[in-house]
Amino acid sequence: MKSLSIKDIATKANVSITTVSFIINGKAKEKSISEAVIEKVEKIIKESGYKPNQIARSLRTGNSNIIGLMIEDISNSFFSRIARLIEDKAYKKGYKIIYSSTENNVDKAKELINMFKSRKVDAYIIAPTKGIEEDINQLLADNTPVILFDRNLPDVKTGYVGADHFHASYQSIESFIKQGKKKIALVTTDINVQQITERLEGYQKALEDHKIAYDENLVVKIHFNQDEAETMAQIKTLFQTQNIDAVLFATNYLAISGLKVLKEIDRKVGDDFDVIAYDDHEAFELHTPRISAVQQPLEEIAENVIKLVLSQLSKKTKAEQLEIIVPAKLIIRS
Amino acid sequence: MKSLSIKDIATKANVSITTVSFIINGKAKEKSISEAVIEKVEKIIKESGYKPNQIARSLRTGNSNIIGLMIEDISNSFFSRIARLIEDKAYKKGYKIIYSSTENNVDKAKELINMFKSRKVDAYIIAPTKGIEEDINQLLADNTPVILFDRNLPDVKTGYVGADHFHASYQSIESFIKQGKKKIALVTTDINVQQITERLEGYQKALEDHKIAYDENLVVKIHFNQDEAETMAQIKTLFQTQNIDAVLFATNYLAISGLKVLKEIDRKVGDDFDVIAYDDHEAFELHTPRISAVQQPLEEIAENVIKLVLSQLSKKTKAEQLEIIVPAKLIIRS
DNA sequence: CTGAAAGCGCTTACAG
DNA sequence: CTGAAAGCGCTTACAG
Repeated sequence: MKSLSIKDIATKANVSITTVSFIINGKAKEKSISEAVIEKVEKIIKESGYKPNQIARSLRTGNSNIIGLMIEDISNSFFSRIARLIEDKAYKKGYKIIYSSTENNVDKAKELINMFKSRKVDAYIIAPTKGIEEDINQLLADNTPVILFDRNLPDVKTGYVGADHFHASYQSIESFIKQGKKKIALVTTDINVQQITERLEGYQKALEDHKIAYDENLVVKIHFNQDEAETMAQIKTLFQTQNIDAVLFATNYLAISGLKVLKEIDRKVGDDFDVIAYDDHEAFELHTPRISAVQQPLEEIAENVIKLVLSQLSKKTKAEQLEIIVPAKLIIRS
Repeated sequence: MKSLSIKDIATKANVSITTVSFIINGKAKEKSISEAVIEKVEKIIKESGYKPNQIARSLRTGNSNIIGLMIEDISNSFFSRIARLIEDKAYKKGYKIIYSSTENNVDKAKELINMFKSRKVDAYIIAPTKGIEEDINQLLADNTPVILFDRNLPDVKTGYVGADHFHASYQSIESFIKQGKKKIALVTTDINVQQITERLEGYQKALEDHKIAYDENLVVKIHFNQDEAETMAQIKTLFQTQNIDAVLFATNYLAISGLKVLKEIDRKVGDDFDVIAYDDHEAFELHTPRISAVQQPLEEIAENVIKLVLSQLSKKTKAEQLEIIVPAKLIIRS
């Protein structure tokens, strides 16, 4: 059963397709179509269940009402929760989302941009990887809205929404220091993106401001895509060779691996050994003892991302560089 | 800067757009285009960075290379992990995914089907809600591939992939009974979908087979979309008014709420009180003591879903009813 | 070996 | 108040 076209509706209603099109697009009044015709056509549309072919519409108008969402990995709860919020807000405005995971891989990211391009998505929401700057600038040069989130790209001048990782990290370390901790470790990843380097900088600055010498042996950079077993081995080495009394994990999955290690080596989180995880996770609230964490305001991030995208979309002008930095919140538990 | 069209390429190469089209679509040989022309055109395409407009292609050919994925909630880790696996596998075959969360709401689900329809998606992968049967059957009647997963719909005859919830639930309860538990509770949700009712049936059958009377006071059905605080209050009531010695949580988020309650009322999971969660979660491995869980084989589910979709897509024939039931695994921890 | 032309289903400037 | 027609960028049956 072929689906109905505007022509079928026009035939049934004994009017031209122009008239039907005007009615569908709410331009009936503006084009002064008579009430009688409007009613007749609307009735037929309703009865027949006709839905305009969006593909044809896109081809003609040049926009698709689709927003391309590129994230690192949809199965990471930070991204899946943001995705859900963005999805909700976008749908309310009539935009659909095509998403894809970049796995933090430049080549895959470039390929995805090409694929989105050939699908004529109206706008892009990207948690970018390094090396994608030029492709994004190309998009911007073509006047396509692009909003970055989670991690900014210094060489890309467009809207950006992200948490203040530097301060949250600084604050976390400071809270350790105030508890009298001296040997504070940082377990982070080796991906070279702003939101990760800022956490390292916050760590360094807090130590410096409190006159604690930076010791590179206390900073472990875990390779991004490796097995959890290997990650756990590296963390275990840190715990067993360095006499640390506190550790900040720069991502929640690293914290989870770290907590598993602690369990394995039977080291308790408590007065003499404290832990903070960057990005909260349900497991931390449940852990015994409960684990402190830095919470990013997901709702606020999603809200601002959509706000920026929609404003770009309506303006049809060149994107302006507008950074929205939302505060992250350190939740002290236990 | 407008993007290039096939016409631009044809002009540059001094050939017709027909020729360019044949070359792009790998039909050059078949249409016996000369080597010289092929090379010339391919060079120009490469140099210019031309990408065919997929929208136009879709309009012409009637297919979009897009698969619509409808799940309950992308922020639920079961779905986000499945989505990631499906995404990976689909991309490898040249299909893109448009996804959307139904929130287990029939009206939203119907709306989404309409939206996917007007976008001419080539196939649907759906974790369905009740009440959507007719819409899906309509799709099938139009020869559009639809594969269901996670929960089956008795009135829909098409491919389905899901775990054997009945057995996993039965097994869980049996393991309690073998430990000598007598008062075994089930905390489940009130959503009326197969994958949830099967868990209840498994619970009932296991009790029956072991001659334990079914006590409806031990079964708590939590309202689907309510606040966690309310959920916790209901679970707390169960724990405090019934003298239970084991509990099966029918979903992982219910288990998490339940564990929070246990923590609050300072009741320990241990020899005299055991817990199993349906669907594993990182928090369970980390919990003290570790929490047993039923694991669904995500990889296997995703693999089979894609296999069914692709086979429907290539056959272009009416979908056959093919149920693939994969076993879920009870992981006993601690 | 290659091309002119129809047509997919819309929107919209133009005409009356 | 309404319609005929061009055109968005492709694919493909047909012709030569």
